[in-house]
Amino acid sequence: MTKMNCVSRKKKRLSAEQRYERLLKAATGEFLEKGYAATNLDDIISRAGGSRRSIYTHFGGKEGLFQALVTQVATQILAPVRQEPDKNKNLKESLLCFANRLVAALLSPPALDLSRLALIDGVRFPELAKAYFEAGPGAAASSLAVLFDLAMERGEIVHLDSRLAARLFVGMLRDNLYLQVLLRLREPPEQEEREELVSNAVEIFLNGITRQE
Amino acid sequence: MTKMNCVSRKKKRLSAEQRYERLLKAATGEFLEKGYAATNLDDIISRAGGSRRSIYTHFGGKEGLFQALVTQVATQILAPVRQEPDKNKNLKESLLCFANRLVAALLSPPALDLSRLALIDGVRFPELAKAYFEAGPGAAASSLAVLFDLAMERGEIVHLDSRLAARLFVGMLRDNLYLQVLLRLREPPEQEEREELVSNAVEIFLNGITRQE
DNA sequence: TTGACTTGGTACTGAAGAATACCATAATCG
DNA sequence: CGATTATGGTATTCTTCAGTACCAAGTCAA
Repeated sequence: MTKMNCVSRKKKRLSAEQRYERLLKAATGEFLEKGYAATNLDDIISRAGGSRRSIYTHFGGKEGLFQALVTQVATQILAPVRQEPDKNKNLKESLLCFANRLVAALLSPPALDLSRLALIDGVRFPELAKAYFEAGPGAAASSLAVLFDLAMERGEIVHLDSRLAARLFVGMLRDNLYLQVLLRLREPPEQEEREELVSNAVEIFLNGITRQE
Repeated sequence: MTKMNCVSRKKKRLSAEQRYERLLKAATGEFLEKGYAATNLDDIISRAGGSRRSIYTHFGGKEGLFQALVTQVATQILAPVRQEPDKNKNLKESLLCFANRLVAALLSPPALDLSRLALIDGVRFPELAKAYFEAGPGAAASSLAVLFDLAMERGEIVHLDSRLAARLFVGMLRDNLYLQVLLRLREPPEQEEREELVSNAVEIFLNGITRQE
């Protein structure tokens, strides 16, 4: 009833592509918010407009719809997580910058929703779990490992397993505060608190791996 | 039909308490394995014996059953996580010991199941999320903070926010490897790999906070 | 303009599962 | 031993929701 102008009662129809996009967008919102099982198609319909049929013609069903967006959304939402560290700065500045961006990205509402989705529905859709990890924490750790390798070559830090160190550092940023936010036990921290976390983490970690003369 | 001996067809009945316990135990298994929504009462019944009615008389329904076990199970499963660190050893030994136990506890199958449960159903049952955090990662960080305070008094480590440091260290142990296991992307690591994680984490972190003379 | 095709909206079907009703029987007590 | 109560087992109801069928109304092409 939303789109008819009162007299002529035209029910506007969208093109296949427009409908496809609107469905995908609505579904993304619903699935991210509530997870696969708790989302019902009617809610998606009412957000996207159109009819039940369109879901089946375009995606083949609930599962098809979910899978169509999973990988795409995962890589998209986690794009900020994957930003390459700046190799020109010195290690401390690179680390600080990298960590700040990573923490902000991980604590952003869409990324939090996606993390929950991956944990909740990763059992039913293993590709989701895989896509999430590889597009997010995995990619972040890989970039970081490169940074550590460089610093090692320059003799700034001690010799160590760079991939292991990267894993640990990324984990450290995903600390108990992050866990509390993920569990909805508290609100995401503001800039100030995020920076306190990051500066302390970088301070300790960097001090821990810096070569002592 | 399981419990009758062929001739006299005696259907053994259990006392209220025994039935209560068996239901609780069966429900724990099912809920931990599959989460709240995916668990159905029939499966619990068939594991525990008895009838649907007994669930309603004892617990009032599915929700009642779930809530009856949630807090109890959380504190029980996470008991190993909460072991007090040994304050007589030096800091490095204490940390190593603490971290080894924590990692082993967090990566144990029941704790992994519980973590998933808290993340999945923490939305519907906030007490679960709260109980999980406080009985697990929160408690671990608290113990650790005490250890850091002691070391600070003894001048072994630099002056820092012990609670923040504890948060970070616990997070570091919950690294990408842990995340992969949680997402079921890989099997829990064996002793050897766990020790590699722990020794590196302790090495870096301790080095990062040790007072330099 | 008209007929073929597509899409929107609604109604129906079937399955899953929670909650409830009912009956027969075991346990308990007078 | 018989009456009362509680429990086990089964059948039934009710709700939710994915998937499908169908009709009407819009769109497009000849």
